[in-house]
Amino acid sequence: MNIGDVANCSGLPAKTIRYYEEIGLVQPLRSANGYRTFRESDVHRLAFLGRARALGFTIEDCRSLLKLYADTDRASAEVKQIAEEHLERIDRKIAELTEMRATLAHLVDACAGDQRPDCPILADLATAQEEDCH
Amino acid sequence: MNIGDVANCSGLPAKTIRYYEEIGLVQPLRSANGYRTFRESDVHRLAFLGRARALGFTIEDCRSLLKLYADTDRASAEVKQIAEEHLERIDRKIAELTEMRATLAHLVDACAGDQRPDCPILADLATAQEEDCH
DNA sequence: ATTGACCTTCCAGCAGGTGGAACCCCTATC
DNA sequence: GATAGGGGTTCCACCTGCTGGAAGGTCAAT
Repeated sequence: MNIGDVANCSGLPAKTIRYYEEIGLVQPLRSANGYRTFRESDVHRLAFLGRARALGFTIEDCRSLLKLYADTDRASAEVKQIAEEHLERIDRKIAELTEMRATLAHLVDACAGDQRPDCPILADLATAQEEDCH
Repeated sequence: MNIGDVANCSGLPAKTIRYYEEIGLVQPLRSANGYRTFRESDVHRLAFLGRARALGFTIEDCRSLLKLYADTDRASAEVKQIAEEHLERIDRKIAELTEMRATLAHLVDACAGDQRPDCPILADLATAQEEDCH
């Protein structure tokens, strides 16, 4: 299988697949003309990567997960730990965004959004935390 | 005011302040020895930036917001539009993360997390979307 | 004179790709 | 045989928003 076919069926852009090879996540063979040749196992790895990335795992997480996946003697605890840490990262991110959202929604709500210059959004950005410097 | 003082009272690292100067968000003066000298207005701009960044606005948003802030003839509608677009970005991001979270939490829940190799997390990553390539 | 805390510039790197240039390969068609 | 098209290849630069570090200048106090 050439890279274009793999891109088609894995959903990953060819560029990304090349990048994954570059950083050692997948090692396709090469045919005589220099083209990458992907085995079923390579395609499988790429599908795995696509799915893991879609769940937001970092590339390093993916690397660990692939290693564990290949190791049939792994303890599921190791996998679970990676997933749990990622879950916590996601929760922290959601909390952060939710807080931003609340503040921002409040400001947007207070802003008339007309031709007049008065704007609570700018006012807030300009005046918040003035206590730091006298 | 030197950069260290500004860093202290704005909460922004000195590195970040230099970076903001480099990309033209703030233009401190220079004293004879080459040190950056920040006026009250510069400090104010930096505080504005810190606050806007904390709300998740991009640097380009910040640039626009600062321009609008400086223009006393602005229409609040322009500000509101930037904020609303950002709010939508945040909402999309939250939705994305929430979906990830749900899937991941489900998988983590199903995983025993013990010494045995059986792992629903890996199983899911390995088998999802197999229909793309026969 | 020297120490230590400032400040300066410049260069490299992070994550995770993406875009583009310049070029090779393969098949089909005229 | 020339050419057009649709693959593929490499390499290099760029994106966001900083951050770290090296190498060096400055300033106040000892």
